[in-house]
Amino acid sequence: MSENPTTSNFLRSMVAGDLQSGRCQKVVTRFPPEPNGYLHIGHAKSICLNFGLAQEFGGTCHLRFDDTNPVKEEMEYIESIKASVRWLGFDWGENLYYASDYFEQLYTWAEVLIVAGKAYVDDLSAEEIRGYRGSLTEPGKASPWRERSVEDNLALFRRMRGGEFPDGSKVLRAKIDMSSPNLNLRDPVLYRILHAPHPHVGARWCIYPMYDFAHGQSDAIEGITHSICTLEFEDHRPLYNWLLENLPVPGHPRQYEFARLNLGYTVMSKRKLLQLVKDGDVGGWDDPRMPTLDGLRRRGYTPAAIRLFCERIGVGRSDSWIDLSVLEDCVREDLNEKAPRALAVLKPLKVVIDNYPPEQVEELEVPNHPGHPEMGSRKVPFGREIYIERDDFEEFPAKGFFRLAPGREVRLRCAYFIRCEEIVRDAGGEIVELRCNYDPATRGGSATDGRKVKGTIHWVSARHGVTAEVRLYDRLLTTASSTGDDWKAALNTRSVEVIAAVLEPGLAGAAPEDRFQFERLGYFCADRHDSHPGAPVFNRTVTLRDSWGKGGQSPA
RNA sequence: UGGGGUGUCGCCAAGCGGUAAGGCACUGGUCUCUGACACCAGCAUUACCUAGGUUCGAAUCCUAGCACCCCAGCCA
Repeated sequence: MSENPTTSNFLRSMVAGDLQSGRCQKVVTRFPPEPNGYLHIGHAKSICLNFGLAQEFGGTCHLRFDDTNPVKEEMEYIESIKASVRWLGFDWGENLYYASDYFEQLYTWAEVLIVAGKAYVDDLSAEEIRGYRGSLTEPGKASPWRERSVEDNLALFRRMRGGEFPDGSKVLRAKIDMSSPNLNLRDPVLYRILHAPHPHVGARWCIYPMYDFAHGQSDAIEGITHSICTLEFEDHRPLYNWLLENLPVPGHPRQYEFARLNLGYTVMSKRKLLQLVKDGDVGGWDDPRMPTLDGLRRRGYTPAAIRLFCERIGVGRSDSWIDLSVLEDCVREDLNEKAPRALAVLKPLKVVIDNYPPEQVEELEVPNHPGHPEMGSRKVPFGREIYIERDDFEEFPAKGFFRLAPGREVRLRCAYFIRCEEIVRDAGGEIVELRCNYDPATRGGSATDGRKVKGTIHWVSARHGVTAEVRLYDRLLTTASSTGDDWKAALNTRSVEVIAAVLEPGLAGAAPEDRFQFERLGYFCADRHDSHPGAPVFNRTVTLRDSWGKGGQSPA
């Protein structure tokens, strides 16, 4: 709705410049996930960047699986990734690719390198290779196998492909420079032996290319013009270019790097996310507390909110940590416009309206969205006994509290003014019920005598209300960041609270993923899996801002 | 101690020699049948990591420092 004129960033300028200078006629980007886990909010940044740039400049963006390591990759991940990208709102059209579909071509190029004397088969073990690599300050030294003849290398490499050698016994390495200050250029491994079936191409191969040998060439094959990746690949760029320059590839894409997203109070590495799933700390990859796209979806985040977030945080090259509040504000902004309102009481306190006719029931008209009359209204039943939010009553009201208190009058949203006359307690002294009187002349919520009331609270008819499970989520971690082996020590043990709330009857029919604003409380989404019409289950996406609770976040 | 990067408001982020955009957060206030939303105002006043220098003029150019991040997987 509101226009946040998209500010420029170095990638936009880059593309614009390349188009203008004629370096390329059409921009072609790609989102290249490895199918070894579910996509998370950090990937969303990359997706929005790559698809967004293509969209903005009239180009195309490919979805390409960077599936060069079969031991970590699974079909389940491939499917979830495709679903998440689509859900986020992007379309790769015909451009769905797999690096594994290029294996034959890559193999051919590996032989080209061997023939040119630029690659060799090394018999050193992984540990030996590490030793020979040197250190950050000392140059590496040549492997004793570095000077094998082209014939030997070719024969050996073919036998590697033929399955004659066990895993780890040999690798193919590029012959570049063992004393380069850039470790990536100290004869990087190009192929390793892995007798493992591949989720996409099956059991055809027992040698697999490394990321470095697959990525740039795949970009070249697809005619990618701008290969955008995260900063940690910056040191790989010289290798990326070296391979493209030494191989007969159809074109030379360029690599650009940006800073990955860091979000506070959650974890972003796939390794940690996998650990949470495996250890049962969360219900799965799509647990509403997870920063995965499936998790955010279940939590109630909308694709539009996530896209807005990605646009707002910008793109740069400096390490950055984004406040959770930015993400939260994005959903609020989106849902405030779109989500119909509803009445629900999370922590019920019974109220009996003494002067209301015992058997009377009224259907009161409540707008579905005060800001959007076109969204219509609904009828909500009202009776003598209702539930209000426990927090909306204080026996000894603090200064500035203008909800219900002994002797005070408040408005029940779209219903009547009521005044609290009496507090009812149980044997333990706990307040279990309030006795109130209502003013029949305030039907609908306004007084004919012009009397004003400061507070308006929500309510649900006790007789008609529907009890339902509602899950109140809070941040995953108790600290903004968490590193080291004991990072789990920061896990928030109260990241979810399951309660039995009372909802206005109409909410019983909610379909999975229906979203509502429970007035004065927050945005809630019917759980994608557990909610069914007739037996709703809601997840709290985010609370409403609350300037009374003063800055206080997530009461949980 | 090698190489590659980054340093502009609490958190992001524009800016690319001409006198500090915007968003989030925060603080006041207006409005209000959601203490929500909306709206108004304030929020880096020689200040853009520091110190020098060039210039009529610098966050933007130069020099020297400092801090932080990444790289020694047959992971990506």
